[in-house]
Order: sequence, then C-alpha cells, then structure tokens
Amino acid sequence: MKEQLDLIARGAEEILKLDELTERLKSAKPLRIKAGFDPTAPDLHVGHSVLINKMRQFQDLGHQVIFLIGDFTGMIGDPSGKNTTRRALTREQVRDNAATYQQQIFKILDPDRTEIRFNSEWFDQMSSADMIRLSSQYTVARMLERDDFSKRYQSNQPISIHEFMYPLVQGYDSVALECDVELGGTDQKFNLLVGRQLQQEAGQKPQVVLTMPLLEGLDGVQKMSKSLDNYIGIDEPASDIFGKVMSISDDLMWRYFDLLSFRSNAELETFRARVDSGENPRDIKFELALELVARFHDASAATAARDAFIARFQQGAMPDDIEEVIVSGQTDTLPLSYVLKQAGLTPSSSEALRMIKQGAVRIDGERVSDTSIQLERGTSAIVQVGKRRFAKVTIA
RNA sequence: GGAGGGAUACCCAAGCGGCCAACGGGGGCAGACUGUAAAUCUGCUGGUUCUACCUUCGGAGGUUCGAAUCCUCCUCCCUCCA
Repeated sequence: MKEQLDLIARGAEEILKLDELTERLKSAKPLRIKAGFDPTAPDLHVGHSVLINKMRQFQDLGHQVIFLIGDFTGMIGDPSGKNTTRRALTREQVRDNAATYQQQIFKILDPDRTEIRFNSEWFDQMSSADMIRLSSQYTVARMLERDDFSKRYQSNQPISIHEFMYPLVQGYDSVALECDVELGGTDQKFNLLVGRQLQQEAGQKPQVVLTMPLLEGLDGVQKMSKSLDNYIGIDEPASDIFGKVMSISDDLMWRYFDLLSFRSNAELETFRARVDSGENPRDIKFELALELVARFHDASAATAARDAFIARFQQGAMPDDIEEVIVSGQTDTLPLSYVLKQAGLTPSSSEALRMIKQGAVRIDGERVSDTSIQLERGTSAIVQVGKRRFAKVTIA
C-alpha cells in the first residue's frame, strides 16, 4: 500500500484528497483513471508523456485508464483563444488524430488496460435543455474562483459565456465515465475540481484529482511545446531523441528523471550520489537518454544511438547517415553560398554567406572562410554547416 | 451610437520627410570555451547573379527630387462615454 502510494505520488504536484485515494486503493477493485486530451495535437512530445507515464504507473498497479479525447469541444472550437484562434475540427480530422494518438500512446500504455473514449459519445445526445440544466449546477461566483477568470474579470478583460462551459463539459465527462481519479496538468486543477462537484450532484463519489507539473522544454525555462520548438517528439528518430536529451542542462536532467523515467526513487538517489561524489553528470545523462530512446524505439536502437553519439561528439567522427544531395547549375563552377542553399544546409544564400564569414562551414572537414569560393562541376564532398548539419554534396 | 489611441522585421519595441534594411531588448543561429552541457564572452540575425541591386514598416491610392515618417480612403485591434 505504501509502495503504491509512493509510486502514484512520484512527481505529482498535488493529490486531492489523499485520504480518499488511500481509501479507494484499499478496496482492491481496479480504479477508473481518466485523463483528457485535446484532439488538435496528435504529435505528442515527452511533455505530454508526463501524464501518460502516470497513467502507465496506475496500469502497473492494476487499474484501468481512460484516454479521453475531447472531440466534442474540439469540434466547436474556441474563438476566444488569446494567442491563436483554435480552429473547429471536422469529424475526419478528429478520427485521424485519434488514430495517431493510439499509435503513439501505446509505446507507453498497456492496450489491455486502456479505453479510448470520445466525449461526443454523450454530448451529441445532449439536448439544449440538458445543457442548460448542466450549467445550473455551477455558479458564476464559483467560476470566478478560477484564477485566470478572476484576473480577467477584475481587469475588465472580456470573458465569453462559452468559456464557462468548458469546465462544466470537462467535469461532466467524469460523471459520464464514473471516474475514480482524474489526472491533469496543474493548469487543469480548477476544471478537475469542477468534476468532483458535478459527480457529487449526480450522486457519485467525487473523483480524486491528481495534478502533474508541466514539463519544462529543452531550454529549461518555458514549458515544452511544439510552437517554442523546445520539445522532444515521441516519434523522432532515435539519434535525435538521444541528442536532445544530452543537450539539456544538468539541473534539468534531474527534473526529467523525476517526470519521465520509470526508474525507482531509490535508483535516482544513487545517481545523485554518484554525481555528488564527482562522477561526470554526462554519464548519468546517458542513462536517461538510453531509457527514453528504448521506450520510443527499442533497446538496440538506444545503444546504437549512444555509440553513434560517442563516436560523433567525443571522438569527432562524421555521422554515417549523411544525406546525399546533388546540386546542379548552369555554369561550370558554382558559388559555395549557392550550393549551401540548394543542398538545404542554409535557408538562403545570404544566410550561407553569413555562415561562411563566421567560420561555420567545413568542406571535407576543412574550415572555409572565403565567401568567394567556387565549386567545380564533378566535385563531391562532405559539407558541414555548424555542428549538426551535414550533407554529401555532388556538383552535377 | 459618440470620442480618442494604435497597427513597424520571429516576438516586444524605437523611429515621425533624406544619414533607415530600419536604435534597443528577447528569441534564434554561428564562433570561442566545454561534457553537442549549462553559464559566460564575441559576432550575425530581409533577399539576390552581393563593393551593387531588389523587396519590406496593416491594405490601396496621393503629395514630394525623396516617405516607415505628410494627405485621402479602407481593414483590423484597443480604451473611454452611451
């Protein structure tokens, strides 16, 4: 029991209420664990996986998880989005996204203990009268308890009525599914709590709410997101996942261990002790990178990625999966800047010229800093821009 | 319905007739240092057939030798009043 709780609590921001959870775990009946997902973002990154990992831990303890796709709300869209307007999705898009989800989440979850559900299942059946009845179960005053609502209200920022509906809709999902526990990011806390209230109104036992922190991205500061380009995608090639993990700071590494690794707390303590006693943190970071690559690919891909990494960055070898590009032009010799652009190594030839001036360009390992260099037809060489961009270029 | 304010490069933000491809900051990229670390320092950050030329300052016109800067109309955002 103590062990179960420790595992569940690992990395969690908050558990409301802990004693309710303990009580339910005692019953030895498999619990129904729900987490909701937006139908718009089918390309998962490891930030999303924080929640999914937690689901997996519940599964390992014998519980049933429900992967809920909020397609009903997704199809309405949310015009009030402050930054980017959310587009209403078609049924086909939602279905496609769901398929992508399945393919990705089962790298972590056990399919036998997972239900994938859509909230349109119950909301499509609901009449307008039902919807109004649902809205009668919560008050404006309580809605304004939500931090962002109250801030906007106090500073005279607009709040659309429909924004009040989202927490209700999400909360009702828990009623429809009779959830025992709902997982969500810390930003979801209010919505999760609404679920408790609605379940009570419906005569159900209110769900336990477990919030997980949002994972910081590779920069270590902002939350991981695609739009900030600081993410590790679940579908990325093994070498990319490995490389990105290795590029994070030492501080961030411990955060990632807590939230992304399935290693036990005891093992993590050993790692910390090893670094404290002088071991290079890089080598501990290898362990994290290996585990993640193995999860999203497999164990042999992981060791291969590590070996390639060591060869390339510790021993300075060229990567062996260099793309081959053929560049052709009208004349017998082509300016290097033009070749870099054509080979896709730089976005423009102006950028190429800047790279050459800054000493970022190498041909067959030789640094080139003369912007006027021309390459002759028939030349074939490994061209490198910066530390990571390579291509085998042939001039035709 | 009335009054006023604003729209500048990836983001924030100066500029208010020529010295503006546009100050500054953030972000990004590159170099040095390294553990592909982080932090730090330095440089770069519209495009091209690159000592020159071309396209950019919400959109369309106009004034002028010359406009991001002045005028007209349009679109969108915000604030105040009703």
